[in-house]
Amino acid sequence: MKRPTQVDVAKRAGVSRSTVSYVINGNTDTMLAISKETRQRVLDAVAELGYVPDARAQSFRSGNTYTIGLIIPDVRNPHFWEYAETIEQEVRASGYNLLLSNTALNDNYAEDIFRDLSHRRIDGLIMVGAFISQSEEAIKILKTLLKRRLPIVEMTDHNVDYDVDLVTSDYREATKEVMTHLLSLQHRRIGFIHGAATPELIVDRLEPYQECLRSAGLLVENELIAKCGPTIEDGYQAAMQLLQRPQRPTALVAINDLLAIGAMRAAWNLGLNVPADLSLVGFDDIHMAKYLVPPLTTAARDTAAGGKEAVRQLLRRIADPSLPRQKARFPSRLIIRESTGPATG
Amino acid sequence: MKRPTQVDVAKRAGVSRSTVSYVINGNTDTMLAISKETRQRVLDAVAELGYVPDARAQSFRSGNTYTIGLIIPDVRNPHFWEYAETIEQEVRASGYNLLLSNTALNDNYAEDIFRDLSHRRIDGLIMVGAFISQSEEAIKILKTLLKRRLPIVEMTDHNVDYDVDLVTSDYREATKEVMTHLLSLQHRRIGFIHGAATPELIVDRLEPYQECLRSAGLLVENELIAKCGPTIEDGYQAAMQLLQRPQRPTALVAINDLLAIGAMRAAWNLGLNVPADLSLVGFDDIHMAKYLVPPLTTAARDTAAGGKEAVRQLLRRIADPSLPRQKARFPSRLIIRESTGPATG
DNA sequence: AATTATTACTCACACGTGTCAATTGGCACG
DNA sequence: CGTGCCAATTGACACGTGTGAGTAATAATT
Repeated sequence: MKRPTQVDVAKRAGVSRSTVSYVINGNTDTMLAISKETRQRVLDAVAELGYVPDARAQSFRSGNTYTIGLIIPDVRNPHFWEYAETIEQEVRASGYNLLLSNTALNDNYAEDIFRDLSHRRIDGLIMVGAFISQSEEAIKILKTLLKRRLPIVEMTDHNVDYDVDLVTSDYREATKEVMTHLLSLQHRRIGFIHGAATPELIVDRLEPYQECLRSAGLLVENELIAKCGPTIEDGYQAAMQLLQRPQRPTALVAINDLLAIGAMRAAWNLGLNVPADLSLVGFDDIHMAKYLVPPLTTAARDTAAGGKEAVRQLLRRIADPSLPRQKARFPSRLIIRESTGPATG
Repeated sequence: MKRPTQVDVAKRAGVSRSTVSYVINGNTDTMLAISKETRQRVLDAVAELGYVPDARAQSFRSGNTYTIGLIIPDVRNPHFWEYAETIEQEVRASGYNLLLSNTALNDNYAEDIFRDLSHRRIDGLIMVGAFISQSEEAIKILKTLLKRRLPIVEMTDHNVDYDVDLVTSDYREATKEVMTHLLSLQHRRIGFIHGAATPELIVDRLEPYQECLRSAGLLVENELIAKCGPTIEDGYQAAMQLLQRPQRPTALVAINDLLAIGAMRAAWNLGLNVPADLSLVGFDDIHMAKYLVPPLTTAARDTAAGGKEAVRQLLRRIADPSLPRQKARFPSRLIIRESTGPATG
């Protein structure tokens, strides 16, 4: 029971294969005349045999795969699924499919994925997060892809420049808002949980944190900055460490909501009430954030708008590769909920 | 700057295209002799031109796409991402790629996806959750796919039988454990939050819940069963509704952790302490569950083991389509954390 | 010296499709 | 009746690849 091809359909309808092809892609522009009866006979045969065109052959013939690749850095972080969700919908609405890959924050893996996408001749690529800059090899492959004129859109905050279309949504301003918020609540010892230290996170979140402390006349204490991995457990451990210091911080800023959840749990473990004893801030405003106990104060960017813009840019670039470079920037903002409050102690 | 093909490589290396092909797939089994020098010349040319084989042409020629499809019912639920994560890793380790689709719990969308997968000639399909049974059209397409001998593995708990390979992990026993646990804590009014009522959820969670109540000599009160959608907000709303009844339940069972998070937040909103005033149980043991405040009591199934088994079954089926039907069953178990405690009042 | 085996390659086909160019049958017009 | 034209259909090519069969030259065996 092999899959039927146009040949099978043609045989059944008693016409040539070309006729079948013309009936199926009944384009008005080619203006090819097909009689009503023949058309119907072919359509009947298609239905009877359950013929479905072979996308491989089509793309092979046309050059287009109608597939776009999406690379996200960490599946475990809901923030990136939110991107994936929007992007998948948008892309599908335009007749494309999504080939999703996650780099699992692992460089070797990233290279594999890159090579594989190249192998598959996707029509375009959206990369979320600055994972590229981590790997020499990945940068090399990226440059090859660019030379081959593969349309690429990058969604990130970093400032390294690969000459690709860009959707930026930096957290720089939001981080300043976060710090202003905490400082106005009289927090003076503010810890920083710094998971998966990619360059963008440094420029974007760590630096403004340090700057704000300094301009408030405070010291940047390195022992209040905990570097850790990307998982909730990492956030938990980092917070445990910070909160058990002799002079514990009264506020913690985690570079994403996932780590903040870990931190929240650490506080609970140590009998610290959030926000009475400890203020807590995350980033990304994942769906879950407002349902946490207490609801999490967090910096948000509009993933839906960003994802849509990325797809728009990509489709435009596919349609016209000679387009000048596209850039869009989405603001981020602080959402104050109930995990932050006045400093005590 | 077109992508180079084997012809380009051959021209550059001064050999025939076949030689290039043989060098590239240097199979030991075909035992075709190529001299060291020629091999090197070809490899050099490949490197210089940045040649990457065209997966479309390969699959077109070989018949295999080395792509397997994965359908999950709801991207917003981390539980399904955990499946996706394992399955992607396993599949990639065997040289396959994953084409991920989510049905967004929407029937029309499911049909589109199905049709598209059929169009793409994937080598195999893993379906998570019983979304199929919801749509007549989807069932029809599924049957066509089966006729075409597309290897399919279903991961679900439902008992409808489509004659596909099956990885089962029913929550029936775990649900009984949940109920036993709650009853032993003296809970007598136990609410049930019932999001996205697919058949499997009924057989799997609702029915055992009812049975346990009955065999404990308690009434099944329909006003303690809240049907709702799949989002956290839905769980929140459902819990708000249940907890504001005149005689509020002292325990809530939510059919997944996501809804339980919403319920937890509802309790907090109403000033109810978990677990002192209200016990709360979820299902799935998403990574986050143990980091919630308080850590969530939940029923777990081993997604990693299940995912691996699904991939194993699928690869076996691809290798030998005439294999007898495969079935595997993974137990589920209750994980008692701190969101459940003795009933009060 | 003639046959055979081995080594190092090359030729040619098939996979399924879209489309340009060519072909057929029918019909009107001169 | 021949010429031209339109409508309806078909033949043939190209896309890039893997591989079985074939070839030509050299080495080994009889």
